[in-house]
Amino acid sequence: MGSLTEENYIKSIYALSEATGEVYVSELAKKLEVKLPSVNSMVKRLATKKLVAYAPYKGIKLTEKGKKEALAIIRKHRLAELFLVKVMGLGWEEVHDIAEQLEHVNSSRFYERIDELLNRPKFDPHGEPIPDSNGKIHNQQRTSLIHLEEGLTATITAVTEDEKSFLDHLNAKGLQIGDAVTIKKRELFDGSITLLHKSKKEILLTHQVAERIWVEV
Amino acid sequence: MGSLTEENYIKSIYALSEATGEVYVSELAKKLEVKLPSVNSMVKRLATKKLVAYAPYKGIKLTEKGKKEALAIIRKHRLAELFLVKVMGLGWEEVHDIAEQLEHVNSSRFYERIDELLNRPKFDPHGEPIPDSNGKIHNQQRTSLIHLEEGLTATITAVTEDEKSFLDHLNAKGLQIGDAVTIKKRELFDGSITLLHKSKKEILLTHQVAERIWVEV
DNA sequence: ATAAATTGTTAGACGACTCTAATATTTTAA
DNA sequence: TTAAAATATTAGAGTCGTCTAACAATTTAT
Ligand SMILES: [Mn+2]
Ligand SMILES: [Mn+2]
Ligand SMILES: [Mn+2]
Ligand SMILES: [Mn+2]
Repeated sequence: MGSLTEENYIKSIYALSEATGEVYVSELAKKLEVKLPSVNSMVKRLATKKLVAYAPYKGIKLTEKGKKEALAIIRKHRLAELFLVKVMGLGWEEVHDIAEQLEHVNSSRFYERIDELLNRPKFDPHGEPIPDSNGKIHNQQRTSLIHLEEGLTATITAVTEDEKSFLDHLNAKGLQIGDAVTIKKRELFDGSITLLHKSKKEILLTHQVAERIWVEV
Repeated sequence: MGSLTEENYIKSIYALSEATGEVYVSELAKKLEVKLPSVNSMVKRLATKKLVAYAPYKGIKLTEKGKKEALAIIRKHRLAELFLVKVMGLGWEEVHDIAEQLEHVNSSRFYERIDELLNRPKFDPHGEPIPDSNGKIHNQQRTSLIHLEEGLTATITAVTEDEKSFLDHLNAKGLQIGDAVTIKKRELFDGSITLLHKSKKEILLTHQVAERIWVEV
C-alpha cells in the first residue's frame, strides 16, 4: 500500500485505461487536476515501484501489480458507497465524495465487515460492479440509452458518473436504478430523448445526460 | 482544517494537556513517535497558525481555536468507535485503530448521520465522553479501581486506554463497561486487587491494569 | 556553585509532492 | 517536407514533514 496520492494516481490510471488501454500524461494531469510535470515525476516513481510500465513519450500502462491495487481501491470505494446508502441512509448523490476518503482506509476488518453486512454485494448504488476480494470484476454488457430505438422498453442498470450535480439532476427527473423506461421519441436535431417512465410521466433528457445512463433491454 | 499530521499533533497536545495544562516538546515527541526537532518545527508552524501558544523553552498550550479543533477530532474519533461497535458489530478492542483513520474524514454529513443513528450518544465504547457538536464535554467524576476500599461495590464506567492488548486482557478476564464488581482484597505488597464479579468469578488484577479502570460507587 | 544530566533549539539535509519556465519530441497541417 | 501545434520532459524551486549532528538552556545532583 502506497500513499494516498499514489493510490489516487493508480485509480485514475485504471479508470482512464478502461476505455483505451493506454493512458497519456496529459489526460492524467487533467483528471487529477495537477500540472504535467507533477504527473511526469509521479509516473516515474510508480514505474520504479513496478506499478506501471512507462517509457518517455509513450503511454502509461498498469502492471498486473498496479491493476490489482487499483481494483482493491475501487472495491473499497464501491463497498463504501453502498454501505453509506444501505446502512447509513444517505442518498446516492452524496456518497461519492465520502467514499473518496473512505477508500483509503487501511483495515481489512472494516471492509470485511461491510462486505458481510451488505451480503457480498455485486453492484454499487450507481450500478457499477464491485470487484470481489480477488479483484475479479463481473462485467455486464451495457447499452447506453442513446442507442435504443424508439418504442423499446428497457431497465436502467447503471449511470457512468457519480458527480453530485448529475445525480441531483436525475433525482429531479425521478429516475433511479431499476426503473423501466420506454423510448418515446429520439430527436435527430439535438440527440435529446423523451422517455415514458413507469410513473406515467414523460421525461425529456438531453443527449449529454442520456449517454451516461445504461440500460438492459 | 489542517493536514492529517497537524490534526494528530493537535489531538496529542490536547490529550497530554488534559492532566497538566502544559505540554513539553519531549512528551509530544514520545507520544507521536517522532524526534524532538520534528516536534519543534511543527509546534512553530502551529503557533503561526494560532493553534498553540508557544515560547522557546516554555511549554506548549492549545489556544481556544486549537482546543476547538482538538475536540472536533476527538468527537469524530469517539463517534466512529461507537458506530463501529454498535452498528458494524466490531469488538471494543478492535475499533481504536480504525477510528484513528476515520477521525480524519472530512464530511459533516457522515458524522451527522452517525450521531443520528446512534441517537446523540454521550459515551464511546470505552466509557469516554463524546464531546457534543459545539465541543462541550460532559465530564464525569471518576475514581480509579485502585482507590476503592475493600468491601465496596462499584460499577465499571470507563477504561483510560483503548490499546488492543489492554482490552484483549480485559476481555480474557471477562470485564466490561457496566459490570458491577466488589473489592475483595487489596494487596499491599504489589498493589494488585482481587475482585468479585457479577459472574461470581474472582478476578485478579495487577495494579497496572486496575489503575486504568474507572468506576462509580 | 560547579558539574552532570536533562531538555530544547538550530543547521542542514532528504523524500514526497507540487509548481513555473525552459526545452525537447511527436504529430498534424501547409 | 518544412512549419506550426500539441504533448512530454527537464531544470530548478518551494512546502510539508521528517531526520541526524551540533549546540544551547535549564534543572538536578554533588
Ligand atoms: Mn464513486
Ligand atoms: Mn459509484
Ligand atoms: Mn480510541
Ligand atoms: Mn475510545
